[in-house]
Amino acid sequence: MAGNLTDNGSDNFSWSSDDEVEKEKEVFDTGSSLTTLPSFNGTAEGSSSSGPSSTLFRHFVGAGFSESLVAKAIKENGEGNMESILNALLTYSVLESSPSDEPDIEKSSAAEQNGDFAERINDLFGQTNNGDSDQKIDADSDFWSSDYDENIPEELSDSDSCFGMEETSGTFSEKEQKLSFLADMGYPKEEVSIAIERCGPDSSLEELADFLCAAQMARASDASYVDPPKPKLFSDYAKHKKRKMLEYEMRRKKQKGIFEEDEPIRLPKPMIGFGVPTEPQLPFHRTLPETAQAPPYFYYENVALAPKGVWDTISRFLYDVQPEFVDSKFFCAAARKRGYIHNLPIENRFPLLPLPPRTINEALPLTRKWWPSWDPRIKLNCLQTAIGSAKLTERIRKALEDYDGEPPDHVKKFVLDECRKWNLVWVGRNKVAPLEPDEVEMLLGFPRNHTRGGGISRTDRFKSLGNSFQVDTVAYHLSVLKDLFPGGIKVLSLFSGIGGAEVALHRLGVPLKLVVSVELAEVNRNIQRSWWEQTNQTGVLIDIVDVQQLTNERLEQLVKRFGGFDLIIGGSPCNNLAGSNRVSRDGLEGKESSLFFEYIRILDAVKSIMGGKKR
DNA sequence: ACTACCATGAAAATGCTC
DNA sequence: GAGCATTTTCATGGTAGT
Repeated sequence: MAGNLTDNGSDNFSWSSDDEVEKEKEVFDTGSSLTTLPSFNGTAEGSSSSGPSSTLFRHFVGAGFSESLVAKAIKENGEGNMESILNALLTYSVLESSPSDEPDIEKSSAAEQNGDFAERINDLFGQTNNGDSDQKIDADSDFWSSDYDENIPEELSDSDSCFGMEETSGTFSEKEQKLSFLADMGYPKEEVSIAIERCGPDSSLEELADFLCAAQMARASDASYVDPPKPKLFSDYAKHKKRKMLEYEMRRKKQKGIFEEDEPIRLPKPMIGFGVPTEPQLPFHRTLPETAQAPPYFYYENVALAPKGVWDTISRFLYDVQPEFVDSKFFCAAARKRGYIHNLPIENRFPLLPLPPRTINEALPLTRKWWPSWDPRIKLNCLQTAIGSAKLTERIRKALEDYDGEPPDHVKKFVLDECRKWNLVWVGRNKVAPLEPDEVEMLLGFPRNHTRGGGISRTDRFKSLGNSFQVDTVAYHLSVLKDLFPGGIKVLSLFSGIGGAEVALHRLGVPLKLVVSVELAEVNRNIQRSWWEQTNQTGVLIDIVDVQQLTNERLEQLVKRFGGFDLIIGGSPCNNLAGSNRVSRDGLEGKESSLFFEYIRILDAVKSIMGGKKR
C-alpha cells in the first residue's frame, strides 16, 4: 500500500509514569504541535507533531479522561490530530466503561466535561475569539501550538466569555443542559435538539425522554435501520461536533464586532490549485499534517464559493489539509470553481487524453456559424442543475428579430446577461438555446449518453450532471494513483452521484478492484450500475443507498472482507453552500450540506479500523 | 458597481392512464 | 376528458470576489 505512514507515536515514548509526564512538560513547552496555516501556494504545512507532548496528555486528563485512556488514545492516533484523539476517547469512554470503571469521568458529569472540552475545541476551530493577548498563559494552553499563541489565552478565558454569553440568553444554557443530560443518557444530540424543538423549550426532561424513546422505538420497527451502539457513537460524535460548531457560529454572529475576523482561506488567482496541465507553474512540495498522511487516501470536493468560513471549517475537520481550489475552465470549455481537499501526492500528475476542447468554439463547433461578433464568450459558465427555459429563448429571439444586423446596446446587454446566466449558445439566426444533456456530458468529461435512458428524465439528467465532478479535473488529481495501484484500487465513493470518480479512474486506466458506492438517488445508482456493466468491469461494485447505512459495523465488515480501502472519495451536497440557492443557503449546518459530517465520520471510522488492523 | 453562482418551492403546463 | 403524475416555468436574494 502506498501511503504507508502508520503512526508510530509510541516509538520512543512511554506514558508509563507520572514522572515522565512531568518531564515531558518541560521539554515540549516550546515545541510546536501545529503550525500556521500555510499560504495557499503550497508553503509547507509542516509536521503536525514535532514529538509527543505531555501537555496534550495533561489536557485530556484535565478534561476528565483517565490517564490510561488518554495514553492509549494518543498512542493510537498520534498527537497530530485532536479530532481523532477526542473521538477515540469518547469511543473508549462509552464502549469500555460501565460507568463505575471510569471514576475520573464519573465523579463529575461526563457530559459536562466532554461538552466543555468540545467547546474548547470549537473555540480553537474558530481561532478568532479574541485578541486579548496579554492574559496569562497557563500550562494548559501551551500544547495547542506555538503558532496559535495569539489565540491561546482565549482558550483559557473562553470559558468565562462563554458563560458571559450564555447568561445573556438563559434558555440557551438551559437547553444546553438538557442536551448534555439527554446526550449523556445515550440519545443522539441531534435527536435531542429536535425533541426540544418539538416539545417546546419548557418541556421537562421526562417529556423529552418520552419523545426520544418513542422516536427510537418507531425507528427500531424499521428493519432496514441498523443502530448498533458503536457506530452510533461515531455518528453522535459527528453530530455533536456539528452542533458545537453551529453554536459557535451563532455566538460568533451575535458577538460580531467584538472579536476580530479570523484569517480566512482565500481563493487563489488564477484558480489553478497545485497546478493544471495547461498553465505554467513552478513545481513545489507540500508537507501534509501527519494525521493526514496515514492511509487511506481521501479526496473531498465542494463548491469553492461557499459562504465565508465554511472552507476553514471543512479544512479543520479534514486534518487541517489545505484545500486545492481549481476552476475547471483550465481543463474544459466550462467554468467550475471547486475546492478539493485530499492527501494525494501532487507530483507527476498527468492529464486525461485526449485533452478536451477548451473553448466553446471547439467544443460546440456548430455554434460557430451563428455566434455573433458581439458575444465575446470563450468559456461557458458553471454548468448547473437547471437550464434556461424555452420561454426565455423565445423572448431573446423576439428581442433580436426587431433589428437588422447588430442590436442596440441595451438589447445586447439583455441577451448577453441571460446567455451568461443560463449558459445559452447560438444555434441559429437570432436563436439561442440551452445546452443539451449530451453536450453537458461531453463538457464534464463523461462518455456520451452516460446519463441517458434507463428511466431518467431530462430534468433529472441536468440535475445529476450539474451536481457532478468535472472528470478531467478530478482525473488529473487522481492520476498519481495509477502508478501506486497498478493492480487495481479499492474505492469507497461517498455521495457518488453519477460516478464521476469512477469514470475518472477508469479513464485513467486504474483498475477498479472494488467500488463501494453510496448514493441516495436511485436514478444515479442505475446510471452507475449500467456504466459499470457497459465498461465490462471485473471488480466488485457494491451499492449503498444511504450513508446512514454505512455504520461502523458495516465498515468493519467491508474492511475485513476486502482488506481496507485505498481511496475514499466524494463531494458532499452543496445545496446549502451554493450561491445559486436563494432559499436555504444555510452553510454547513444546512439540511443537505451537513452530510459533510457523515463524510468525516466515515473517513475517521475507516482510518481507525484500518489503523487498528495494521498493528 | 458588476459578476457569478453543483437551488428551492409553488404554480402552471404537460403527459399518462383509464 | 377526468384524475393523477411528472415536468417545466417562474419568482425568489445574498454572498463574496473583482
